[in-house]
Amino acid sequence: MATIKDVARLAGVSVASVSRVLNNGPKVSKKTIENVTKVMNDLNYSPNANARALVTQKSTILGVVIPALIDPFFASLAHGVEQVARKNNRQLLLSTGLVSAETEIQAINLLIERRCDVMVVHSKKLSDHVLIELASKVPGLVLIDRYIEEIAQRCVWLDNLEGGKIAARHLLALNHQSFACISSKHQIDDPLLRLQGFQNELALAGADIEENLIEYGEPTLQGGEIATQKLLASGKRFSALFVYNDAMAIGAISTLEDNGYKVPSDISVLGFDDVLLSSYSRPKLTTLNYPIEEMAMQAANIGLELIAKQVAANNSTNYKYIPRLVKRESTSFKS
Amino acid sequence: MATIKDVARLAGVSVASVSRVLNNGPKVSKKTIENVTKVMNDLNYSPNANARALVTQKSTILGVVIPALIDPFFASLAHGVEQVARKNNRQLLLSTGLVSAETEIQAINLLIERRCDVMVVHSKKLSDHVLIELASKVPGLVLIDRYIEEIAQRCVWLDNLEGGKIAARHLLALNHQSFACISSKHQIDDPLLRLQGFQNELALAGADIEENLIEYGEPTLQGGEIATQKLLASGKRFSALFVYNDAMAIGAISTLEDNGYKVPSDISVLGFDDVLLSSYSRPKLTTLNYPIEEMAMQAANIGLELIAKQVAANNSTNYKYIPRLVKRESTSFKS
DNA sequence: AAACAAAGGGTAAACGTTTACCCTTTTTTG
DNA sequence: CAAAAAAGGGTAAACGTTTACCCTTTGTTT
Repeated sequence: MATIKDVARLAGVSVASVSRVLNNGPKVSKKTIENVTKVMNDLNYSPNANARALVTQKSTILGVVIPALIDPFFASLAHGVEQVARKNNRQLLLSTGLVSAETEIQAINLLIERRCDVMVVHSKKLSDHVLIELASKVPGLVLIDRYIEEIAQRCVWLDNLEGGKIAARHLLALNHQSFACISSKHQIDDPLLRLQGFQNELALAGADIEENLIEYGEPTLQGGEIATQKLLASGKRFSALFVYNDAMAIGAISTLEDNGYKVPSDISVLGFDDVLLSSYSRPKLTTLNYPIEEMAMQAANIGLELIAKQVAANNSTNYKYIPRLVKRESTSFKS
Repeated sequence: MATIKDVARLAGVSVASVSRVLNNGPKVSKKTIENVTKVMNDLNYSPNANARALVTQKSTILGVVIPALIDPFFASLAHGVEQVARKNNRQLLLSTGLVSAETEIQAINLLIERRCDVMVVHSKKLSDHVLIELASKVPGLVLIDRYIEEIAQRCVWLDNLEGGKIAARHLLALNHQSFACISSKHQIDDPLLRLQGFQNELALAGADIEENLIEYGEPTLQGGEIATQKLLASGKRFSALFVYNDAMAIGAISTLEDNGYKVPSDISVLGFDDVLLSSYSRPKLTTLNYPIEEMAMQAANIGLELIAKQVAANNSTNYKYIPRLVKRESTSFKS
């Protein structure tokens, strides 16, 4: 592959001049520009980004660490980051963290080896301590879906507790009095907070969830189906069901209808996330919108600003997002 | 950030020895390994991947060019490539091609500048000519969802024509006699081939699609809804509907049911792609499985093999995939 | 016409690695 | 015990760029 030296030789100029043409630098005449440009085309020259990165000590990539792309939620996250990357002439370098603390740190380290200076990191397994240390090392590191007080200005997160409250208020406003809940059995904060917010708000209204009407399952369609079967098997009645995420909610609706319950006339079902598929289900799912794409864009922009030093490190801005209720067809007034 | 020289100095050895430790090279004693490793940890040393790439002339990234991540189809594609990348200690570098020939070539060029030697490219806009030339320059370039005779051994593609035929055979076998079709208005081969295969097979059985019962729309849920409205507005009757993709098919079902038709008892609806959401809809969608993730893995592996020279360039293997019918609930026997 | 500024362009060091080649010390072999 | 081989490790060139610094030519000012 042709190098800058080849171009310089054939064009009869120094490598410095070629470099200047390449970077629209000063001190180069129109004639030289034309001449060099022609030779570049003839040789099909392509500058080596690795060599550039090495000498300039600058990166043109934007890193993103997520468990995997297959989940639409994370695909949306990556998509958000990607849009910001493109707008800033950077490319997305994806590092998958999967499930364990060890693989998460590996994913981040790979990005650091590339000298990636801006990265949006989704980490659930690494400890606060480790992340704080990492953040001190990588100036453009921003955490998404996580809040750590010590580096609050570099955390973009959703208020899950408030989400649970909004869910409860919606169902209470629809006159419901008997509630069930399907949560996730994954060991992370999100399901706990959503459930807690939901229960707190119910308590305020003098309501609660009966025993046996909280089930935990895998956060998938099947997980939702199984959890719903257990709920029905309890024999207890409920008119409103708050589900951890949309996939589970759709599974729940499916099982409810298979058992002769109409949604929403018999039972209202409320999801969480508002991923693509929620408007594809029938009935269309009422859910809480998790603006992950917007949050991801925000996170990427913060990272970019951090390394451009446009943001004071002790900035007190708070990047907390509140989920928004999206009323569709799976919840209705309880008469 | 600490460099290999810093490590060498502090460990009292040459950079060569440090490098050997780093790469598990020969000619280094146990004592040196321990010593150097300790210093590396103390300094929090992280080797510079750009410098490495420059000197070794090897890449540790795997490129993928797709329009955007937001479409679950492309997210699955990227996920497939990512799995292969990880297994081969490479990282995914994403370059988005979006919509035009110009942006597609830009996306590929960015990968080339990084000296990415293996890439899975989804290009619909670039000409055969350009892609053939590109392939000759980048030994590990593999095309996905596209077939070009001259570089057939580097194309992983789906037989859309056959897909259309399979669709027709399924509906004919269910005793249907009156057909409608919703296609995509995008200017690419896929919708044309699916429709043509469908019609060819109908013709073989002495059937056809009546005038006004082929509609074209945007390949989205809304596009499917609008196209279905037009179909119904024609006043013509049909008992089987073949739709370009699953999103449109779900839109179609929605509109059909809103107009009092039961799916599948009144009208059978058949989708295409089998993306995640097809099993989330109610009724669950009968569709043709497009094994994009598997195909993407295959493509990535071919790219890897190509640069390892394990594959003869004139290999006559054919990487054609045939979609597989997935029977769920949206099609049924016409009595 | 002298003095100087501006414009254009060249030289070479630097970025952080890997690795071929060389040298020294230790171990093995007969 | 001499000779040879093996083991351990150092030196320096190379990878492909960018850019500070310097030099020459041309144009401008007085």
